[in-house]
Amino acid sequence: MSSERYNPRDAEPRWQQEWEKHEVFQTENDDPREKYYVLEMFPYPSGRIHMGHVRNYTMGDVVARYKRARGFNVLHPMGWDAFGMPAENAAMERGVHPASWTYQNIASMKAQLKVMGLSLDWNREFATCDPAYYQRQQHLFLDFLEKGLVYRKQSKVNWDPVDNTVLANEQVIDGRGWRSGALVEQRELTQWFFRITDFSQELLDALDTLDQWPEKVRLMQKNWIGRSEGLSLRWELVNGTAGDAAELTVYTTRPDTLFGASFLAIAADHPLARQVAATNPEVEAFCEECRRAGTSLAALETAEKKGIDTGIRAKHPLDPSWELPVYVANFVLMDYGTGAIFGCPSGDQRDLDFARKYGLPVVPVVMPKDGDAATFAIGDEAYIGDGVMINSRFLDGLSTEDAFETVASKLEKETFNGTPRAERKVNFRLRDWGISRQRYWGCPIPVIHCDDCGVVPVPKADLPVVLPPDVTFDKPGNPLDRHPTWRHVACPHCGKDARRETDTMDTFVDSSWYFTRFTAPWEDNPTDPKVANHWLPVDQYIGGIEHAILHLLYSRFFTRAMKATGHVAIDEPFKGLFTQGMVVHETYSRGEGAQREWVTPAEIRIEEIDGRRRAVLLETGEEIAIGSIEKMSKSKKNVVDPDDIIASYGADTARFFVLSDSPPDRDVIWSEAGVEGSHRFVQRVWRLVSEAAENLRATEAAPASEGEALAVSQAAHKTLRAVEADYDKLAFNKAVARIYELVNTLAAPLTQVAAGKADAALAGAVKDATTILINLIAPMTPHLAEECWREIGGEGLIAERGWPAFNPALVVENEITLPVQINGKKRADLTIARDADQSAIESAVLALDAVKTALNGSSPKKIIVVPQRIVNVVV
RNA sequence: GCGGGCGUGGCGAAACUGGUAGACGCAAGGGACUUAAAAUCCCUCGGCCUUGGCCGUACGGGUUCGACCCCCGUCGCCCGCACCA
Repeated sequence: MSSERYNPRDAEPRWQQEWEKHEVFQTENDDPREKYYVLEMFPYPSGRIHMGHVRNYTMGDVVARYKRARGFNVLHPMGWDAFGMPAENAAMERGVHPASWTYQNIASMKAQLKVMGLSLDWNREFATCDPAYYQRQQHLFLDFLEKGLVYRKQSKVNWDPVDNTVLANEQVIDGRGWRSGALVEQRELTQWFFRITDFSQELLDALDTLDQWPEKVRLMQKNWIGRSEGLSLRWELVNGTAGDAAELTVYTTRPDTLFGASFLAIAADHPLARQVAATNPEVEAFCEECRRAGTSLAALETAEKKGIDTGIRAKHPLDPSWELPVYVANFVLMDYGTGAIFGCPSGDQRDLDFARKYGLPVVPVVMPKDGDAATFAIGDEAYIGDGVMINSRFLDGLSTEDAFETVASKLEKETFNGTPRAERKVNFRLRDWGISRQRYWGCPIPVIHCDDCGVVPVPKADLPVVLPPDVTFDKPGNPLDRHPTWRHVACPHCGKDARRETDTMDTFVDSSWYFTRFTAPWEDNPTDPKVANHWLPVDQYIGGIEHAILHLLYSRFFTRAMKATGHVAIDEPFKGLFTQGMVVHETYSRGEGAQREWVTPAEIRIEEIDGRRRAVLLETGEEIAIGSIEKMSKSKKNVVDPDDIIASYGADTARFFVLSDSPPDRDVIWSEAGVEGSHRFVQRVWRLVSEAAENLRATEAAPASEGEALAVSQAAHKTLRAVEADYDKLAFNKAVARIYELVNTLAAPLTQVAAGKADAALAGAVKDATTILINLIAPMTPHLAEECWREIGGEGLIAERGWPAFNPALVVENEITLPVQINGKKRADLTIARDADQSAIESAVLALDAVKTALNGSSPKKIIVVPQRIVNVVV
């Protein structure tokens, strides 16, 4: 009888070596079994893995191990999203080269992942900064370029005038550059774009086919694509108010509210605004101010609504005698629609705020169906809903929908200067994807600029265009620009001196096809289409909700673009998507305001005195304030290092904990007590199994059909069925709860077996149940499962064994207990044969004491019998 | 600002398609074992009223025989917003 504690420090490396030796997790592309591709979003090599990674990769690993047991040929690869700004920041701050910084980080993070015991095929590993990877990305770029899916246009960037560098949105803090503190300007640069908008409608329509995606993600993408049906409408400008310009085209989705219009507004970058600004210093100043506001939409829209009158006047399309002012407004975007709107203050909150600020009229034109036209008025809130038209002349009394139709039909038939006054137009909010980055640590864009030949693609034979290693980061700006030789190159066309493109690609490009590359990472071409088409789509993709829009939408576009260029034959890259929640933790701090200092969880101890929790600094005993629970972050110091956890409890405990308690799509709160609970479970399973092991080894597994052993077999097989369903749904927390229940049920019988007090039937049932238990925990705590399996005399590795099948006879009940309600409140239970018919149930219910008392002699109004569920007696 | 989500005991949660609210775990309290501690095992554990009942799923309404679940409104918190990944 063994009673040693389970020692993960000994067991875990041992089983990891065993798996490696047997190449259990290496995947063959030509394996005949049905394929299953499970993938977690690959990490950015920041240096250390964090608990979010542990949770993400554990979930993927459970799916991979479970599906492998279910007989699938599983592909479960891992790689590194290795380009990006942090490497350049490290280079600037510490003088370390981005490449060596990145590869060192990869080495240490890989070591951390290895310790977790993940069932990954490391043979397919790559980093996106490997020239072997980005060479194929350049190949794809050239194919896209040839296909017309890439183009150049002018576009704005955040410009730091002191550092002379382009800033990312996150580097702009309160309108200033994060390092220089200079007021950020916007600059126009010629940049590269992918034509994602060519696919707007298709990307929208295909969302309906993604039935294994969370509804909320599909909705978010739908809103992001933002299809709207509206009217492109031309307004005549009053002669002489706008120089030579005679008209202004606005896009509107609400032509029905035209009689509520009180102003027109144009973007600061609208040609008309520029024209006015040229002669009007005030408008010029305002436009400048708008440009300084930054490129982020959030910044724009949270800013106070402001504008300035351009002096231009426009004639109302339905009443030429009605003149409206044209403003430049900070909330109108040049990229959307036509960069000009008409403002209807009663029907749009922004327009209302704007009108109140500048004293413009507010005429209600839509009121709720049951409203009173005489008294309906707009206060501080616009009425944006549907309803009935008022104050709208010939539209009065129509529904919003009919008014839209009436106005649209009327105006599209009218002409103005010989062409239709208005045109129905489908508009998308989605913009083309700008991929140019004025940075070093990214995939070089493989083109050459020649004075004579223009933009010339780098011939494929010359790929990869490799980043020069000898660069400096002592000053801001793009090191590729100031490299002494790199950008000088002969034009591939005419041979004359020419210049390389020094922009590199957005790192979202790297992550838009890595899942395809994993299917054949050794291929000379970007893909082996046959292999890619076999493995794709990814059956289960798992990652953070923060990627709900950009990464996933870009990948959906990229897959279509790769299809158009013959690299794959599919449209959708991810069949199943799961978005997991974050790992959050309490925060601890001392001091207040600017003096506030954050303290790491490792530096404190939690005490509970008289029901009050307090945190105490280990070193000094000083009391530390317990703050709110927040996403683990370096700045708040509320991080727990997975290495520390694994070192003290082992990987299985860490894995089990991140799957326990919280539903996987919700945040999980990391707590020391919770980890200890998981660790107790690991120890408990080991103790129960190992103590009984000697006797179990000598016993054949045999589910029982009667007596006390039957309950053991029923519990095991029911749990097997339930956990199977939970794993299929990725409901790991529920699987954990079921497994706890099973272990609780098995505790006494296992102890009996250990003491040699079990009869043959019970011993056989316990052996069967224990085997099932080991299979159930194997995906979550694989090392413990192997250790238990060997201990009870199992053959081979659990990681290579098939999933057990539950015995249908053991999971059905012949009798069921129905709750009995009286007037919707539970008052009694009724135990009755499972197949009892309605009348049998009714008479049994009426015979119950509680029901007799409630009825007090009278007969019930109604008896509702929901088969297999509940009975409700209405008295 | 716009878009999306979430809200259930002291805490994390469960509750199938509208059908027993609180499974399972954590924390806490009590007990057993121990010289003692740890570990382990057993019991209690939403609130209020003395047993039986009443109240209770953020808050206020509604639909229903029956609502954590559906509808309307309010409040609070979180995420995304196109150059962070």
